[in-house]
Amino acid sequence: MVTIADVARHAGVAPSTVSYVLTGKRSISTQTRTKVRESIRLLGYHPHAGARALATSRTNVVALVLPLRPGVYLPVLMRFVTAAVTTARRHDMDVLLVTADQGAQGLRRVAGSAQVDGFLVMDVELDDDRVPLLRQMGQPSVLIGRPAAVKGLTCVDLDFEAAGARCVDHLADLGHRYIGFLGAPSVVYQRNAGYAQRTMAGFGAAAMRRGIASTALPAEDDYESVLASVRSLLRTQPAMTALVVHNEAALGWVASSLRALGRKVPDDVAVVAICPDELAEQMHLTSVQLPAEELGRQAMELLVSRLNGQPTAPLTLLPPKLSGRASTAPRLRRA
Amino acid sequence: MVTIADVARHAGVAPSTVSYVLTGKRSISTQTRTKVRESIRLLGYHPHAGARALATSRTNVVALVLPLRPGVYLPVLMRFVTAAVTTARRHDMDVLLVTADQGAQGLRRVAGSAQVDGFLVMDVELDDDRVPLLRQMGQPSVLIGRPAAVKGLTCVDLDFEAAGARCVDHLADLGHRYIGFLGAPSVVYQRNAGYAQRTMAGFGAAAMRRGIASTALPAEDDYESVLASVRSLLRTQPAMTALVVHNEAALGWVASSLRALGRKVPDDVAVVAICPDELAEQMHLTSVQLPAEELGRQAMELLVSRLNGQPTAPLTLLPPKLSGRASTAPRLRRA
DNA sequence: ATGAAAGCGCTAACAA
DNA sequence: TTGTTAGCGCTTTCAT
Repeated sequence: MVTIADVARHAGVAPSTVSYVLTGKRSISTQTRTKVRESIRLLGYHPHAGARALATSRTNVVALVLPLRPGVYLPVLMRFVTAAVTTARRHDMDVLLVTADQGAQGLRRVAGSAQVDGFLVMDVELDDDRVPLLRQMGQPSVLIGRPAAVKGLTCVDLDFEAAGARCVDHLADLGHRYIGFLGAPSVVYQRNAGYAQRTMAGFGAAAMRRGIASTALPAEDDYESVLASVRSLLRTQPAMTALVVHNEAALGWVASSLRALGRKVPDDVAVVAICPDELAEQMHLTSVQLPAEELGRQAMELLVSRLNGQPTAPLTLLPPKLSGRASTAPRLRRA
Repeated sequence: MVTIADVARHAGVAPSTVSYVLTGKRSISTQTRTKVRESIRLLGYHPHAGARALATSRTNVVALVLPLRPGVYLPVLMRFVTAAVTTARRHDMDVLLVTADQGAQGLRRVAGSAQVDGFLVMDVELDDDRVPLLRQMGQPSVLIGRPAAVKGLTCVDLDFEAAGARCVDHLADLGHRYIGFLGAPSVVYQRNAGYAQRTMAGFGAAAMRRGIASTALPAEDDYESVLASVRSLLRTQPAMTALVVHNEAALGWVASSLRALGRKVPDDVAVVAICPDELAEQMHLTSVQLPAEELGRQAMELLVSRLNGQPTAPLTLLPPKLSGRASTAPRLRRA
């Protein structure tokens, strides 16, 4: 193995000089620097990560904690991971893969043995047993999601409230005055899933602001339930000309339900979905997407900031982005 | 930070004794062992990974090199990763995530800085610029895929030849005597994709063994091409009653093409696919699957073996597994 | 069965 | 601008 001493000898300088050339932590004459660089190249020298970690208490590795269980929506996860890894590499960091099933204990182990400088934890739930641990741990962490209390943490998430509002604004701008909301299955609201509630809240508030009549209903995952919910919405609000859907599983049944009830999309009823972009694209739905890349990039940038001792906001909410597609059209005044 | 010295002091022993308790590399009296274990627990001691790596030249981390580009089939990838990580953890190893886009240079960096003990490289191509590097590197590696020459390597892959043969045998056992093969797009064969060629070779050889007439044709990804290929197969071999399809993209068009040509599945033409299990399940196709979990587990086990200095076969081929579904039925003798 | 001490390769005071 | 040197925390010979 090539060590820093070998390089130093080869270049005719002290080991510390080589180290300083590498880290740039003190000024070096151009002469020596090039000489050292040349020796490094010639000998194929790479600093020993373990030795460096021991000397600096810095590993330049972050843990990426992923929910690799069945059921996660993989296209989004993958784009997130790609963005996170790419961003990490841009800061000369590497990524240790930790699966969420290793639980809090896994985090403790990785942190305890000083394998990483910090944690990026995906898919944090409202009350997650890892949160207290992360809060008290020495290593900084960034959480994707929004636990009950964000104080003392660094969290990143989509601004679901704004997402709900964005849908309303889009539809209102197109002239719609009666809008329905098809939400997640009712159990989701029963267990206080934060994102679901906030989306609805944002939707409702925006409708009020715009003076628009809104009606909301949960929806289950099967065709019959979706049909029933849509029928119920139309019965409650016969003048309804637009629908916001925040339920990926129901999405596939919405158009057919509307058609079964004699409504065409988008001419009779416009539809806006809140869902991953792939789904919306595939179904030609105007949608507010989950900005996976942006989330991964931002989260990693925040983590790097914290690793450099910079303070960060406890909660960063990403603005929703709406992509217009075939399922929305301006409201036509009927003759 | 709690160090080994703290533990030693607390337990009233020498640091080396604590180390030996941890590694089990020499016999310790039960008394001391329990005493030390207690102190470790009490103080919440975790060995410093960097220090250990420095002293032993072992990191207990392996690099997992993944193709995170768009286009990879994610469900399979995820199951593979999950199995690999789980297996690594069972051997007390952690996993460093390296994206394939970092290329050979990324491997060199990670290996050079002694961040990992070995490499698990997914999606290795027939002539991959990382292969020569992996071959000459000090760290052991296991490749998923099958490069041109496997000498001096450890490779794991599905036995595509056997997979092709398995399809034939299944169909032959059901009484089919005229079988067609719908392969990948012709460009795939043009660029010598090993897996495609081997599947076809296995298919052809098995047909010969069983005294069965076989006809093969490539297929493009769109409906018209698939229809044309299927029509051509039927014209060449009008008595054809079964079809083996090795083309994920074409899969969706096969049944409709057959129907368009007046053939029902499975009564007129039985279909066997070689594809990920999710796809086959969803389309109710009898299929030979890509055993993702098995691949991930085996690959990691092999890597661990090599890390422990055990020799391994240069090439491990996993036996194909056929799942019977609705697309194949016994050949009915027509009146 | 246990202890003492010499490194592993690097960084960062401290000196010059 | 550069060199000298004392650790970082752990393992492992060498002693006992």
